[in-house]
Amino acid sequence: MAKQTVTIYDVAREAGVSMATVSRVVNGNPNVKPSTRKKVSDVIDRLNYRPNAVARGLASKKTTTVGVIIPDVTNLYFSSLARGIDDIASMYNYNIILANSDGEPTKEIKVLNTILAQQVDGVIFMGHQLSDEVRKEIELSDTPVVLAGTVDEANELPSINIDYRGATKDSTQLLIDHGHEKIALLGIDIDSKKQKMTKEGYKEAIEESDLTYDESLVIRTSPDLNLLDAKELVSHLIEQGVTAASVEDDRIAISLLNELLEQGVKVPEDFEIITSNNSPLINISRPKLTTLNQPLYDLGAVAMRLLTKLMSKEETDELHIVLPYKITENETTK
Amino acid sequence: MAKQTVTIYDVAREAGVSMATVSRVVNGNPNVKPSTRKKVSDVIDRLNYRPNAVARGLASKKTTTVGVIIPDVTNLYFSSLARGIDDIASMYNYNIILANSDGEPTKEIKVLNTILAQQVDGVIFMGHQLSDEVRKEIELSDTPVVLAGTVDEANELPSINIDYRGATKDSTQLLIDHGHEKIALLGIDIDSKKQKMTKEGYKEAIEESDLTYDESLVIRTSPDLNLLDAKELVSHLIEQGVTAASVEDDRIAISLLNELLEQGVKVPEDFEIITSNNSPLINISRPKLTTLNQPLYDLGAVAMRLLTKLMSKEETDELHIVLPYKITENETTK
DNA sequence: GTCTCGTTTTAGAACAATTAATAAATGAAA
DNA sequence: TTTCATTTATTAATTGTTCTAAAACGAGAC
Repeated sequence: MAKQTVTIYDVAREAGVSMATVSRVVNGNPNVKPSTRKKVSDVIDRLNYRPNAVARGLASKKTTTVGVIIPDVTNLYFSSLARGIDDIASMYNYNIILANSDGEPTKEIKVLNTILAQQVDGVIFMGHQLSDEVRKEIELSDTPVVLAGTVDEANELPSINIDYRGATKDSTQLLIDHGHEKIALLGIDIDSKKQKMTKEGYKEAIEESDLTYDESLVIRTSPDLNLLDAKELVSHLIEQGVTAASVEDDRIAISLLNELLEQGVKVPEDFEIITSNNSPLINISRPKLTTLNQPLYDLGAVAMRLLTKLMSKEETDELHIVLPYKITENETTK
Repeated sequence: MAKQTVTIYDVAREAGVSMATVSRVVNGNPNVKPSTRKKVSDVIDRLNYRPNAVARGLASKKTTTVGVIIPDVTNLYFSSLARGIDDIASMYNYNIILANSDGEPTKEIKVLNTILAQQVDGVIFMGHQLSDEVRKEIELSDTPVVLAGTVDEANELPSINIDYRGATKDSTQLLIDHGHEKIALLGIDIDSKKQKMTKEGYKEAIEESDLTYDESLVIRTSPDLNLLDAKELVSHLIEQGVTAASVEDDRIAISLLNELLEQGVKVPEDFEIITSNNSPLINISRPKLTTLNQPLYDLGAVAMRLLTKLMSKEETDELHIVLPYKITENETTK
């Protein structure tokens, strides 16, 4: 840390006023005579005084800092949310402490605790899922926490999401409407609450259309689907007679798409794909992926906005915000 | 901020020792008798005491926090560096304050100042380029700053980079070796120092091969090359008789690739492309982009490691680290 | 000239830790 | 038992702010 050269005390002495007055000027408190305000401001400029946020944090018990827990900054789904979070945060003059968790509960708890030790005013948590341990840890603290793009099974923690069940139902329905009878559902954390909801939506669409729900078509894939896995996956799908897939992650969808094309399967003619994240990736795939259009930036932005309300103890009508989605049909569906 | 329920004073009272002793236990200071250490540790566990990092920061003048300035978390090139930074930071028990700057000098200075106000122990700066204003602002502070993937024209600030000039020379040479005579160089910030270096490398390769350097083949593109721009760009390239391109940004390279294919130009048969960032994007393009293989994660990791040395005032042999690169030939070159 | 009352300003106590300087306890050697 | 060095623990100052209670000020009323 830079040796704090000039303190509020220096400014006070130089301006011939008390620390309290300088503090008031710095914080824009109206109870200062314009003439002294000017006098103090001039000294501040001259000495190039910059308030020490740490001391301020200690004295006021507010750090104007929020913690953001993200599985991986490198994942475009989450980094898109993070961008929304940061923009709103800086609009409200909050700083962001960012920590990668890899989506592992142990690490999530670890970073949550170091973040809380930093006395953040609030936390935004993003994860593939919310494990019970993490849940408990969050509830123990009395720092406000908002979940962004993360489902709380108990639906107690404030959260911003879309209706994953409905969205997957719609996606699946679209494929059904296109005449498919064997539709796969591909996801990473098939056991997470979020994916359970998508599975429900998928199942609902299937059953309401009098197709038979086949558990073996709900397939778990690794997040970094490598070439070998993809090859195997596609062979498996083809063998099973699958002709369409609803995919939970854009990276998986692209791997699938590329491998299908590689094996000579025409998309969308012989196989249709609809993906879910609407990350910037869909714009660079060819053919361009049809996608569930999630408002990624907004999920983050609204989460941060809600957090500002919680931090300032404003009345908040709704703690469980569900943002609208739509489906954008591009080129991997007919 | 959570109301700090239990303080070091509570622990001291409860354990029947002084605050100083508790402090010593918490910080692993050896001058504590094992029996009292145990006694204190037990109380800490029982009361669930968590040291207040803010108070600690004020008293010790060290916040174990570093600021990271990034143009945009959503940009895979920079977020890959950020991941390397965060991993090493957490290894050394540093927290990260992250701020998006959009690569705009005004905003860069703004976030730098709020980060410095937070009394960070160090800063890692990433930018498309380093403007003079930002440079000056950095030099004014006496907080250590390391540039990651960012070129300092004056080469005074500590930095981690690769040899952009040499790398672009090699890329261009590869294309020349494949028999191309009209090779374009596409970049975003043609005027930035980094791009000046790539331009130098490009020019050198061209001239050493007795081809004629043509300034009009050095083309500036917008970072989010949209469809219209791409169409125009490709038409322009074809008209000029260009048959290969060295591209400075993976997103641009993919737009170019997609548009070439769209217009029926075969890649790599009729047009070869080599890109520069080695971001995860190259794995999902088809054909897979040949790329300059930059060690993105390492650029961040090494930058953070260097910063830890500077922060603890260790002797550091080299402040201007140049990491090795190689060229990975994939499918957009023959 | 004094009193009143609202506006400014001040002094100094928190805030929760670290860190000298110092004191007490301990243990080995004389 | 005394002495001295070493280990262990305490006291209290310090960090740079905010914030509360109280004081100073100044204008208007009497």
